[in-house]
Amino acid sequence: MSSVSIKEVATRAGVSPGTVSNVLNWPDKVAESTRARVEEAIRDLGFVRHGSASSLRAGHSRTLGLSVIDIGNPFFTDVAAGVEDVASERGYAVILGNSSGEFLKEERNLLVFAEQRVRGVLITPAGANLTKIDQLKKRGISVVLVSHPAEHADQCSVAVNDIAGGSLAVSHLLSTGAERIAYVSGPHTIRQGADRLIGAERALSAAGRDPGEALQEIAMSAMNTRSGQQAAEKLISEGRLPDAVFCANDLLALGMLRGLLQAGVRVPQDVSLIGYDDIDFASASTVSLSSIRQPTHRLGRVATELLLDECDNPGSHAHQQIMFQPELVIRESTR
Amino acid sequence: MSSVSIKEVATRAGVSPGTVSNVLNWPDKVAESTRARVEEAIRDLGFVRHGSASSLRAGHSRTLGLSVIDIGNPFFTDVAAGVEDVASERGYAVILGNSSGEFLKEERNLLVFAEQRVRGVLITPAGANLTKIDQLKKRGISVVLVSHPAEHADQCSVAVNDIAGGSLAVSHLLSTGAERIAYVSGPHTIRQGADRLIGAERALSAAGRDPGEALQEIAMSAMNTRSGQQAAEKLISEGRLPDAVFCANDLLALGMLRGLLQAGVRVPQDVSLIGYDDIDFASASTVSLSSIRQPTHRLGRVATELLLDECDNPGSHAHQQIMFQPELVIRESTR
DNA sequence: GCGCTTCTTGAAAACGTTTCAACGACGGCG
DNA sequence: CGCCGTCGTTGAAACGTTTTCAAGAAGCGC
Repeated sequence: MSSVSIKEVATRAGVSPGTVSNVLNWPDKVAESTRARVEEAIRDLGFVRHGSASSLRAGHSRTLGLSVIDIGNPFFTDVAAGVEDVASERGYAVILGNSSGEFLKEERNLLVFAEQRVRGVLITPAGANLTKIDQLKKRGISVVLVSHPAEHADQCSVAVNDIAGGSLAVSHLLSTGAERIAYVSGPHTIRQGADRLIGAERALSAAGRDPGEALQEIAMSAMNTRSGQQAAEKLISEGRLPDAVFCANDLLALGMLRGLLQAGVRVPQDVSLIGYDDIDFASASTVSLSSIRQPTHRLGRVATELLLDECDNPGSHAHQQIMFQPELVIRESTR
Repeated sequence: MSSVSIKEVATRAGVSPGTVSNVLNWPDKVAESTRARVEEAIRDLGFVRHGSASSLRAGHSRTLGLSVIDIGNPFFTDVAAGVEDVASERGYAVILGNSSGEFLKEERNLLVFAEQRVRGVLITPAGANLTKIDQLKKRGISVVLVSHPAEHADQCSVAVNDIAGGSLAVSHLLSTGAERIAYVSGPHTIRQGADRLIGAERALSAAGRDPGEALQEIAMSAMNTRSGQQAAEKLISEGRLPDAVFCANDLLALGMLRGLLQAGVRVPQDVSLIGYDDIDFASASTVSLSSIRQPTHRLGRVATELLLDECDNPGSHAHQQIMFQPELVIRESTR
């Protein structure tokens, strides 16, 4: 019930509170023998440092905020796992916020982060509310954009080239002989979806096709399997099936696959299908899913390393906009 | 950079700091007109309450700790989403810890929670380290067990009857005519796996079979798709295939499915297959997967409600051990 | 043994809130 | 007209750390 304070540890070890604090934070500053005595007292009393008091006085906490668009998407959980790895290696705790793609929830998450005075924030923005992010930075909280290239050089970001990814996907579909392609994405506010579309159109133009003719765009309200299946039903009810479908993420693609197969459409014989992210389940699905692979876990790791570098060396830190390249993974769904 | 304190808000609004605090925490206590003035000052200055200072003084924070076994498992992300829902409704932030099933990581997570002086902890224990949990409770931090029935009445827990689930799965397999059944699980330290095995054995006994004869147990080191596929390879290399496979979770089952199909084993004609959790991907997989459904999201919600009730009404709170019943979902893999 | 340097240690002042006892103003009531 | 609740507000004292600075101890060459 009653928690042990640094003072009680001090009396027990026969030193002053200041010394205990030094043992905790600057162990080198204190003589071997006293340190041992203090550490023993800490163990005996079961003392646990009071994070709030500590960060109040020190002016900064050892927590990071992570705001993602969809915690149900394995892509983001992989990223989160990467973040968590680095954070816990370096003694940071991660506060998780799920925006569900909603502007308001994202804003609320950022408020919570600000209140907690997190050391830094990792965020995959769910909209274009970059002003809120600027406000955070004015408060002295570093921000790294994840899976979203920074627009200015005053900011770190770690992303994967979505335009290239879109091109990769569509070029591949074209190479399998597809003429008419459907592109299934989420809300237009999601930047990833928009960029992948741009890439898709570029690939078509480069192949001498007219994107307006060859590409049918279907925007769903969410990017999960349910929406994917609905998109399939929509395609089928429209009668004229495309030769190939490119889904903006694997959840959509898996739903699409299921929807198509249920309606008796063969994949890839009747329609070929490609997703995006190469989540674990893409290969586990029986008509295994071609996809665009991103270095997901790495994204989280690198973003966190960048963030912590910015926090620890505010002077020498150079902002970086890191852009990974995506990779085409061909499986049965496009063969 | 410089953050605005309550004092500056006070001077600007022409009141004392105490009044500003009242506006923040007990709005009813302060007169309409002053409240408006203070709120305006807050907006003008962009004041954000300092969570650390607040919880230092108040003695409790508005954060919850959540420790899960595998953030990569959709089961846990669903639970986490439920937790997040309730937490953010009530103004709490969630600190996420992933134990990866490792005892040490779990311990470290709990330490972080203790340092942050979280209001309460939600945990799916990765082992039998319930002593650590007792230590937390001695510190005045409430703990609710998730997906793990409490052993004593002095503790809240929310779980789903895993023994019943195991029985459900195996009874169903028997009803499809299976004689020899393989049970694929993770490490023996994971309680869920052990309970599901007990249920499986009970179902066999109830049907007049000898569990020792009819049930082959395969314990993998992890509970993901990769391990599932390895288990399939193991089964196949052993030559004599069982009639049915029961996997302790859907990730294992999906991996198993893929492994079997790759080797030319037909599901369900040659081997029928059932998983556990009924994650979203179970139905999206093409040989759709029979599974045992748990009210996952609900689990998270209820656990969090219980936890917050315990925090807010420490006097009147009655510990509850809630046990949901699982549900059999039959799909193609057992037809 | 004295003065010097080098290490350690201790005392006290923050950090930004919340809380609580006390105070002033305002009416209503006797 | 004075007394007494009530309601709003104030000011100061915590909460448990970290940090700064000065003083004390210990070691060393002269």
